[in-house]
Amino acid sequence: MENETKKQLNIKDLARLAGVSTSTVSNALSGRRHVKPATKQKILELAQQYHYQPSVMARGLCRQKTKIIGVITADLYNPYYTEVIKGIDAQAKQLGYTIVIGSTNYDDYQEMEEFRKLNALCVDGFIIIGSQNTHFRFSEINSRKVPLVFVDREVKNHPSVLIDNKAAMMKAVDYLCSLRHKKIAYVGYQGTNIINLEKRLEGYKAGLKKNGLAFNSKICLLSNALLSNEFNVAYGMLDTYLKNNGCASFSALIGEADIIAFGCMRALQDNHVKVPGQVSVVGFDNIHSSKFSNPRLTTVNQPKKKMGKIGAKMLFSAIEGHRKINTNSVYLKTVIVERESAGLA
Amino acid sequence: MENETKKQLNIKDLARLAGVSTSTVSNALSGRRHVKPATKQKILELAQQYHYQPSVMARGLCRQKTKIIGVITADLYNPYYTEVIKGIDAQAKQLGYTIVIGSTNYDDYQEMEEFRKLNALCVDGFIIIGSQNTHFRFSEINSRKVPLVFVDREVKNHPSVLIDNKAAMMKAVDYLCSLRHKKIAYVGYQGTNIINLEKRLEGYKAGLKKNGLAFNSKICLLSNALLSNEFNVAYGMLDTYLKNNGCASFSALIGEADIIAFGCMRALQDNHVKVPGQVSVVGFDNIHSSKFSNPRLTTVNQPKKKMGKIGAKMLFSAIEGHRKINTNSVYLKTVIVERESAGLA
DNA sequence: TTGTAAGCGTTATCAC
DNA sequence: GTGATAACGCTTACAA
Repeated sequence: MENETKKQLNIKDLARLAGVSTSTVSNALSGRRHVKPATKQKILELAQQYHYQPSVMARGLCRQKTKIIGVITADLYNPYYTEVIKGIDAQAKQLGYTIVIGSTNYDDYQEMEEFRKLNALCVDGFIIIGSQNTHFRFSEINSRKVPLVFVDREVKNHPSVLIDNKAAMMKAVDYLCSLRHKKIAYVGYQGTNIINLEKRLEGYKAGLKKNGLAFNSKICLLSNALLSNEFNVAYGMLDTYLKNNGCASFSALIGEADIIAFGCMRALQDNHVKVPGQVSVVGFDNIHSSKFSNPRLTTVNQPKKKMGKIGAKMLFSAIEGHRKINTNSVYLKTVIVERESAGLA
Repeated sequence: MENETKKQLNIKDLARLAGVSTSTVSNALSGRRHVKPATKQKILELAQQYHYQPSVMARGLCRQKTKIIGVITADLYNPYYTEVIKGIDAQAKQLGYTIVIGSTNYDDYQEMEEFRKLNALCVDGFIIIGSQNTHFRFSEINSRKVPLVFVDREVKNHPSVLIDNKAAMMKAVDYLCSLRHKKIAYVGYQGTNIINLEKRLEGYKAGLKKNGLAFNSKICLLSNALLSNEFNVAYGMLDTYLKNNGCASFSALIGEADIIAFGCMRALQDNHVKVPGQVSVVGFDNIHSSKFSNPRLTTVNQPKKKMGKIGAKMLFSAIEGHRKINTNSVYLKTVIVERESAGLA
């Protein structure tokens, strides 16, 4: 039996087994320096046979590079973020990077702590996802000056990958107008300090104006509750509204996010208004479950996975120095996904 | 300005600043050895002021412990897994551990690779989530002999946290029977080698028998498609069935997982059968979106977050040696969450 | 083409 | 109470 209680072996052991020095092993494995084919072959075989894996710790320590990137996100359970992360992960795998995810529970303080922690891990760079409005400056605590890329968050002097929330929301209004809707309600949040949401609201108003429609604050339902449990918040607001006013004042409704749109659909349906028969609904984000809802949700797609991929690409090219990090942000295209929840007025 | 281009400083720098040796700094920070209060105070202040963070790499190298645990999961985007991970994460944060997640895309080979990679990172232990039926033995490649805990997966000689899938599914049948249903359909997968799913099917059959109902293969719809896109697979199977046979042959239906139940609800609704009016539907898992569906899904809850938490606790106590790792599995309770999709026959 | 040895930033052992 | 110093496992000059 060759494999009884073999302990983790290190480069020295391997060197001894191959009858060469550690530097030869190192070079054979990394290909940095030329090693006689026969020797190299032998080393590779031994490494294979014994499942040799160089210690990330030792290597990281001596090279000051780890092939690890830190990803910071507010919430591991939010499908929007996890889809972005999937994009990052796919790209990272391709280039042999490991990602480590820090989650902040939407909290600025925890965000900073996670940053510190991952920084101490000697990550080669960061991708920071999401649009919390933080008060501390990353550049101040980024003592190792590793590259930073933001996704879905705009930070001065840092590269980000974004969508144009305002324009995207305008498109949603345009779309509804093209379906001949004249009274379009809006359900969302205000005062969150989340710039993306503010931009969406702006887009709603701008879209109305562009299409010659007047803004009516009565049918613009905004909550300033904490950002969580959006489904119930949206449901509650709209349900109350419908009980008091019926649905005569609008023929279409935009949810600031898909979850909000779901809440609205349920409120509508529970108040016996047909979607899309009496009221059309459109959401924003195109999260997974909008394919499953009843009716399937028409929504504004954010290319989440692609955002992650592109963010990762930007980061990796900055890390590997192919080009100096570009502080320009990239904006990705959004598009309306027509499904079942919106129809002709 | 005190903070201009200060580079990352290390323990030596700090020692110099404090006028003491590195070992004193180390001891002051870790508290392992006693340090004169005044000195300690000074060191702590300096550390604070300069945002000193000990290098995880260096520490990991010399202690062979990293306070990092590896979490391996099939799919970062699957809400079932991410909820488990949230539980792990919460527990890890509390104990000062960092988690690093490896994703395998449901692939055995990738699972092994992730294990290797994280092992090279010198993680202190692993939590492996999900029920792929892998063919390699972890114990063989676990060269550093770190503790392993499985969640939602049974592995011989290793501790796991599980639910009793068979019993849980029986409960679902019981529940439907208590609603006086006599003809209960089942939609799921077969031949996946995923033991949990096989147990669920067993539970369905056992539940039928227990309630004096005959198993009818006509209304047990099983797919052997690849496990992905379950919504559409379920939708397709049931839609075809309904078009050919109508829905007279059953008054209730169990989806092997919530997503499957969603697919079934849509197929039912698109074929103009009312849920729960004509057919009651119950799912399994209680993922987030089952609260949002229309109708809201009645389903079997798995305590996912708790499973993660408990798995993490087991792992940490094994790591810290409070008790020898227990190879006994723990089974958590499942419960039916009554919502709207199931009613009296 | 290969080997030797210094160094990466910590902690642990042993002196003092 | 505190300070040298040798590990930890790797990479990389510098020699040979």
